[in-house]
Order: sequence, then C-alpha cells, then structure tokens
Amino acid sequence: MDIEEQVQYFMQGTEYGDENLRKAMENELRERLIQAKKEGRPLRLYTGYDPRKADLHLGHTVTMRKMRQFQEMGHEVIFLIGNFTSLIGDPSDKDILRPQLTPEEVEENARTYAEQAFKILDPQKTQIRYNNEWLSKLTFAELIKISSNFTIQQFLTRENFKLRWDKGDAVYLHETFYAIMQGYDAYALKADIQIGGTDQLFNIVTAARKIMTYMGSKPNIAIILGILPGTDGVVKMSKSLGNHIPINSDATDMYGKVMSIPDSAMPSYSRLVTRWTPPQIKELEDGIKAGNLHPRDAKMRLAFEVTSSFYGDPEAQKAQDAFVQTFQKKEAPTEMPSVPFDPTRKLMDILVDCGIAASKGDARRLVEQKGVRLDGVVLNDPLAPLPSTGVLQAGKRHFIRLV
RNA sequence: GGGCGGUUACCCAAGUGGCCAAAGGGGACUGACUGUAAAUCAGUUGUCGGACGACUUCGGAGGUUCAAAUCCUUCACCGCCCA
Repeated sequence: MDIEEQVQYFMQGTEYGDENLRKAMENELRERLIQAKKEGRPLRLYTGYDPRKADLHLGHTVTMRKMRQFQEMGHEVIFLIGNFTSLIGDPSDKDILRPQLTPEEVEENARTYAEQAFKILDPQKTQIRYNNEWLSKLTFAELIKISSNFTIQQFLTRENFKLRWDKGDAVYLHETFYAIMQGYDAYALKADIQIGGTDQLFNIVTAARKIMTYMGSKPNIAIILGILPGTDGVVKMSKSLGNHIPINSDATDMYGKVMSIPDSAMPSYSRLVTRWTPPQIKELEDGIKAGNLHPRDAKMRLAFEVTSSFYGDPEAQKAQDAFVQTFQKKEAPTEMPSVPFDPTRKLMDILVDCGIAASKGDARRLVEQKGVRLDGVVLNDPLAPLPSTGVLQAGKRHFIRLV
C-alpha cells in the first residue's frame, strides 16, 4: 500500500463526530506517515485496556483489529494495560459493587486478556506495557502542574459528563483524573498515535494532546473508532445487555450470531471487525446497492470473514455449512451433543437436564409453544416420557442426540 | 453539618394498604412468514405442581395490620438543594 492507501485503511471505521477534526487527524496522520518514512522509523501507537473483565467480546476487539492493521504495515504496537488505573477503580459502572483488585488479580486478568488479544494481534510484534510503571511515580506536585492545563468547564462540557450532570447522576472528582492519567500514558510512551472508541475522544484528543504539548513532545494523533453495535444492531455491544458476541465460544456460535445482526448493522461490522480493506468493502456494498449481491449472501460473507479471523477458514467453512444445513435447509446439523436416553424421564425434565430450558416452567412453555420436536415430530406433552431415541430439537437451534 | 427525594424482576421504568407475580418499553425465547438466528406479525417471559393452587420476590433487618412493593423504625448506598 502506498501512503494514501494506508491513510484510507487506517481511517476506515473512524468516527469523530466532527468533520473538521476528522480532516485534521487525517492530515496529521498523512504527514506523520511521510515523515516517519523519511526518518526510516515506524510509528509508535498504543491502546489502553482495563484489565478487569477477562471475557472479551467482538466489541473489545475493534481497537485490536485497528492495531493489527498498523502492525501489518510495519508499525510499532503497544498493548497498554491500565493496571494503575484499574487499581483505583473505574466508576462508570458504579452500581455494580466492585471489590478492589489485588495486584495479583490484575496480573492474572492482564494475562488472560492479552492471551485473547493475541487471537488478533501478532504476539511477536506487540509490546505489553503497564501504566503503573510511570503513573505510580508521579508526585502530587507534578499532578497539580499537569492538571492546571485543564478547566472544570472543559470537563463539564464533555458530553459524557454533561449528560450525567444534567440527569443528576454522580460525576466523581477522580473521574477527571482518568483523562489526565491517560494523557500522561501517551506522553510516557511517546506515542505517535493513540487508538480508542468514541467514548475516549476527550481523553485522546483534548487531554493527551494537551499534556503532550505541555510536556514538550509531539501530540499524538487520535484514531477514534466507531462503536460496534450488538446483535440488536442499535445499542453498543455489551455483555450485560446480552447483545454480545463472545470470542471465546466456538465458530458455529460466532457465525450464527453474526448472521443474526440486522442488515442495517452490516456496514459497521464490515468496517470494525473484519480484515477487509476499503476497496473490498466498497465492492461488497456497491454489489448490494446494484442488486447483484443478495443481502443475505453479503451477510454470509461477513459472518464467514469474522469467524475466519478468529478460527481460520476451515472452521469458518464448517460453521457456514452447519448454518446452511440447519437454517436454510432446515435439517439437523451433523454435529450435536449427545445425551444418554432415559425412557423413564419426563420430557420437561430432559429439557432441563440438558440445559435447554432454564426451569421446568420454561420447558413447559417451550413444549406448549410447539417448539420441541423429536426427529421432526412436534411433541405436545411435557409430562410424557420420550417414546424412543432420536434427535431432540428445541426451537430452531438447539439439537441434542439421544442415544 | 441541615432539608428533601430515590433504591422494583435480565435492563430501563410504572405502581403509594387488598383487584400485584407486579403496567409499559427494551432484551430474550417460541410460532408464522421469509432472504438468515434480518425485517414484519402474533404469543411467551418468578419457582414448583396436570390444572382450580401453593411458595418466594419489589435495597438489608425488624415492626404495625386480617392483609404491605405500598405504612412505621432502623441500617446501607445514591441523588438534589442549602452550608
């Protein structure tokens, strides 16, 4: 890729909420790429991660995917673990009681976090750093000096805070330090580029650039990525909302979950969680627009690509085949868990045992709604034992072989 | 430090003594249809028993009452206003 192509590649999926800012960042990126080439050095870029929850979903991988792109173009990637930050505790989920993590727990989380991240990043080309390294050494005097670059108003006008302020929700004083700590991270790392989601816009653009300038280094360029919607296609992907696609399940599950996103979410997914380049995406979207490409087939390609990026082509192919067989041809999949057949158990007990139904009431409901079949025949009596072995199907996508 | 308000099921949010297992929305699940686990439409969504029913739930603990998510006491957490 030449420099211009790289710029377009790197800017893909970004969202600044302001055209001028986007242009400014794009121009700075172009200039810095040119300059770095002249100097014969790679750009240094980083993203900070909170090592708290260890179960990653697709939404967490958006920034990693972007770092991977830079990695491929030979740039230097730093995976920053915010172990100092997380020891203090992030108040954004304040209603959930959060025990303070011990350094050992943070260490452990960070390890599993990085492990999952390396499904995307190239471990050979990734540096892992911890911000405890420099933040714990800052003195109060230095902190005061740095924070004197900011006004309360700057924080209060920030949408994130303003919304909560207007709603009457808590805005904690130490939340303002997050921006400052993050800015200092960028300075300590001498970062050319910092990558983050739109919720990080203020921290990256305002805080980091200001602090870096104040400290006498070149401000980092902000790559602000759009938010990945969850499987509902509207709200940000999050585990607690139940609209997430975990990266630690299996290929079939991932493929199916991507297929379940609404058509309207396809552009976001294409840009944020695939390895596709801008021309490839354009081709796909033009195809849909022109009517040459069926939206369903486009989504299948998307699901294949996302799945393959985690599990490889052979697994993705298997997942796709299973999907076609189950949902398009409405046949039972070739692979399914099997459970020993017990002729004395009632149907609803079996459903609960297999984990298909959450409770007996739930199992009863499933049967009443004609959602349970044995070898394709609808079963009507939740209390009756099963007549024979066979393939037990609940709903469209739960299959169990009774043997 | 003072005054006032809040805490409801997976999430948001109504409900201010019996008609409340608790409105509404979102999510999830099932069915029909289809282009797919899209979209649309319909239904279901505390637990247990075949059902009439029983039991547990409305921040925690205790109390008043035939009867409490609703009233009282107290504890915890949160918000607003004043200092």
